[in-house]
Amino acid sequence: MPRGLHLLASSRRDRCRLLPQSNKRVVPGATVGRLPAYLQALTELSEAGSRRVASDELASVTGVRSAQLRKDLSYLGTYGVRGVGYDVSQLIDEITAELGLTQDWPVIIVGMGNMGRALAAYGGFGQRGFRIVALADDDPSIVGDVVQGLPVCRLADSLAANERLAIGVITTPADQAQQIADRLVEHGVQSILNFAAIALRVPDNVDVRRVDLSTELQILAFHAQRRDMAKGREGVG
Amino acid sequence: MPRGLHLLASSRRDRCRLLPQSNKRVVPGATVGRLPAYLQALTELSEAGSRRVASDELASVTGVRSAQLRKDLSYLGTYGVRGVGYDVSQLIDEITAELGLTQDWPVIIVGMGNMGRALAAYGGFGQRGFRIVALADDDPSIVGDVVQGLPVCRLADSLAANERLAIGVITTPADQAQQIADRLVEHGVQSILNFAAIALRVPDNVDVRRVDLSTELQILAFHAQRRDMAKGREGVG
DNA sequence: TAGACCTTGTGAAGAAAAGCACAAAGTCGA
DNA sequence: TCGACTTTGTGCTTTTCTTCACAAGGTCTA
Ligand SMILES: NC(=O)c1ccc[n+]([C@@H]2O[C@H](COP(=O)([O-])OP(=O)(O)OC[C@H]3O[C@@H](n4cnc5c(N)ncnc54)[C@H](O)[C@@H]3O)[C@@H](O)[C@H]2O)c1
Ligand SMILES: NC(=O)c1ccc[n+]([C@@H]2O[C@H](COP(=O)([O-])OP(=O)(O)OC[C@H]3O[C@@H](n4cnc5c(N)ncnc54)[C@H](O)[C@@H]3O)[C@@H](O)[C@H]2O)c1
Repeated sequence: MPRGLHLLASSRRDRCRLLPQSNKRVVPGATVGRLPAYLQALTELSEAGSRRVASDELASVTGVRSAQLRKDLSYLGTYGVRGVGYDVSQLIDEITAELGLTQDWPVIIVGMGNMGRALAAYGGFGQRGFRIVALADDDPSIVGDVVQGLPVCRLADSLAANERLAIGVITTPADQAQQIADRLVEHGVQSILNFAAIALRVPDNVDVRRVDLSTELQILAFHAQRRDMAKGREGVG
Repeated sequence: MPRGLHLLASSRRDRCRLLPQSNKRVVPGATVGRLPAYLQALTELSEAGSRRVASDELASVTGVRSAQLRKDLSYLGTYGVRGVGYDVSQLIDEITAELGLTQDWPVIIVGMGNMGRALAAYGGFGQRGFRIVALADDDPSIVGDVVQGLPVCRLADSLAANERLAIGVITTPADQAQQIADRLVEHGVQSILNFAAIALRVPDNVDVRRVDLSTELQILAFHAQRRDMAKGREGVG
């Protein structure tokens, strides 16, 4: 089986080409990355009672340029009305469908330490089709705990009890992450969200995204240092 | 004060231009985003006893192409030796300096719920110059708790007690995030890591990065759906 | 019904990032 | 010392992403 390497959270090469037979357009990876933000803003607008929204407004709320927003939406098809804007609920439906959020995505979290428990407690998971169906840990003193109504099991038992698992979330120490990923993949999991600071090797047909606190902080530090240098130079020069 | 809007975690426009007087090169934003990964791989190599590493090897470990790795490193200056590779510890020093990790970055975490506590417990923070110096929360039943050796204070008290705060981490509910960001900014914080699902409005001189679980899951779902569609079509056609 | 007025959708241009391929520059053994 | 061999650094090409700017297409008022 061919194996790719997935280290960086936002792979730039994830352009999404639908099958040629399909008349749907290619949706660029960069666009896919922004759709969730649009969706969220639209949901808030909808709850606030808005029925329509113009690209300028939605763009402003989500922090992108209006031209970019329009181009992004244009990949989903043409749903705006010139002179008026977009129908909020129609756009919600459209993005929801495009992202696959009408489907049911059973999620397993492996590693019920601090992070795993925080994720399990996070309500936002439950919305949008994501459903936590299993919690796994290896530590005998943790196995058997009930977290958010779900029992913590050993990974093997969790897998045995859940034939279909769409998404695996890994929140174990980094040195365990690879073997856990291997077991998830073997069980048919094709989407992995990895919190451990390690590059997972998985087959090409498996999608890994990484969330790395440390990376985010370091990027912030880089910019902060640059600001400081600029300021120092300014003061001197 | 001019205000920008920062919604997406990885703003594509964050190219980093050093001052003209400086002879250092411009480091593209995409490169900055990969440096932490290189640094981590190098640290592991160093701990494993490697003194030198070739671009092919380091690229393979971090999941990028070797040409890209070399180009990335070339922005830091020329530190490789042709025919041999790179000196591991020298490269570590170089990247560390470039990212500003030789400096001290005092961090405050605001919102000591599940996520905030998980972050406070996360050891990886302490390395690399990041130092958690304050924990803040509003809930009277939480204020006064000692988490990881630090007392939880009200935000106002935390700010009063810490004149210099370089990085603010926001782990409160989304509806509180903006006002907390405002207070952090007012106190001089110029780097914010936002876990709340909301686009923060901050002045141009403030850098916001967002970590959003929900976004990551939705991107995974998009790709998973695409895979399923491809498979379904394959089976049918 | 007509014309003023909006806002979309998009072609084209521009900018950024990725990838290729090879000359340059070093090592190392004999 | 020399020549075979290795790996870097980078100019150039290709691809991807963003931004511009405006015609097209629709609304709304009178
Ligand atoms: N906590 C954070 O804020 C944070 C932030 C960034 C990254 N991370 C990363 O996330 C991961 C988890 O962090 P944490 O703070 O929750 O750690 P933790 O030590 O609290 O939890 C890890 C859990 O994984 C379990 N585990 C270990 N090996 C296992 C295995 N083979 N199978 C199943 N379970 C296993 C342990 O029993 C433990 O409960 C780490 O890799 C860490 O680097 C954490
Ligand atoms: N927990 C997760 O896994 C997770 C994942 C993704 C996103 N998030 C986001 O991170 C944030 C925190 O999540 P959580 O699960 O830790 O929530 P939580 O409810 O457990 O914690 C929030 C904490 O913030 C405190 N708080 C509220 N208002 C405050 C204020 N004005 N000043 C200071 N403190 C205040 C509360 O007292 C509470 O302790 C939320 O916005 C959530 O959407 C969490």
